[in-house]
Amino acid sequence: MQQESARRSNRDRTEATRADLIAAARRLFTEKSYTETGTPEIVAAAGVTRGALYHHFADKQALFAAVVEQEAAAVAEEIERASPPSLFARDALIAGSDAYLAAMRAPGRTRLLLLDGPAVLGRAAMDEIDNRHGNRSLREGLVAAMRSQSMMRLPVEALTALLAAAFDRAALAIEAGASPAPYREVLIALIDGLSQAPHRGPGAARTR
Amino acid sequence: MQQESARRSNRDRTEATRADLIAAARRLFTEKSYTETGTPEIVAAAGVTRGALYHHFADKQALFAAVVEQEAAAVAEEIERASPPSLFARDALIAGSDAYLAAMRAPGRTRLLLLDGPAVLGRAAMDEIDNRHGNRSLREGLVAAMRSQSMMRLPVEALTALLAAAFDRAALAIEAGASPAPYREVLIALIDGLSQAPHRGPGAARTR
DNA sequence: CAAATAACATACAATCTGCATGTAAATACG
DNA sequence: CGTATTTACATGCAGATTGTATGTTATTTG
Repeated sequence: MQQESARRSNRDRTEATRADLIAAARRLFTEKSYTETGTPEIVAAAGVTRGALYHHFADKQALFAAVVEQEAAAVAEEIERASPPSLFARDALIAGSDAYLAAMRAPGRTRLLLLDGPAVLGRAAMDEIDNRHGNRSLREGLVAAMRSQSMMRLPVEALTALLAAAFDRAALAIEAGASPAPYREVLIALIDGLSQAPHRGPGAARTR
Repeated sequence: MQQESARRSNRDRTEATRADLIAAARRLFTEKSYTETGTPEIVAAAGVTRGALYHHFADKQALFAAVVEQEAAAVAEEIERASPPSLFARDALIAGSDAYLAAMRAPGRTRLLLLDGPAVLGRAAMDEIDNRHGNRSLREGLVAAMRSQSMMRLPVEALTALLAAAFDRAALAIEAGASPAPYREVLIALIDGLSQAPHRGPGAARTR
């Protein structure tokens, strides 16, 4: 028996402690809310002291940011994993929507990414995170659709943001217990509505 | 001069104190954030003590709810005031969107109604407030459009929620400094995309 | 192997929230 | 009209939380 658990390199120690902290915080932040979760509770769950926390993170908010970052990455990865090789642009978008809604059903994720995240870190910071992980595939899908001329040409940033907002709200509604079907139907209608077509006047006759 | 400020009825006292508290809280909650604003600061600005606050409101969150409620009502009223008598359903929707985006430019409103509100009170409570004030006109506009057959028939609740989410995100982006034009353009495209028309396949040829 | 540094643990100060208790003003009531 | 009761506050207190400062132990560097 050389040593029970000793002789760990500093890099290993840091990595392990940070991971423990983030994991414990993630659990508590998703079970309760950001403000309802105190740092004493977090460090107790992680098996360290508050000293460790404040050594590795500037403050509670920085720990929260790390959790959000990791969770956004997880969502993005789940979506990419579920994303089929390459369909028509429109079908790829819908597949992506479904994957996103499915990924957001992981317990507490909506609160973390859609409620507490924006409130605690600000919309700007969340946009930055989203653009780095999640929204990229959405924007690329939209650009592809426009290039294939199956979707009308629109400002990409704005379109991405607004569609993402609709997805987010759908995820929240579903999490709250709403049936997914109508939301899915509306999302598809919104996407299909953007398919290349000239505008018509308000009193458009029914075409069916 | 009968009395300097005395002999006020209890109803008047309550009304005045509550109003002072809500006004001070509104100012601070919009300047800073909900958590960054402490009750000592609020009561100091309102010229009362914390005893008064906790006499009139169950807790800090209840005061916040009152502020949000009042602010949502103000937004709804601004929209109705700007809403022209009766246009074609599609134009009424766009006028409503513009009015909403204009109303949300009041400083701090986005943080109050779109960031802190959902996080502090929960999405469910915010939906309840929105449905009581703001979203009503949107939903009615959508129903009207569907009835006039100028918009495809879709689940009303879901459509209202998702469009409202897009409006909200646009308001946030504009507040953050983005140019309104592209967001307005996309919102109009989303609305127009729902005009009555049969679905087309993915590879739809351009019809122009 | 000593010096410097990193990774924690512990103790402390400043706040903040909610409640309990106390007091003055208004209202109800006989 | 005078007293009992309720309302509208003010003050003080207890518990908890956050961030920091200080102390200690384990690594790494030279």
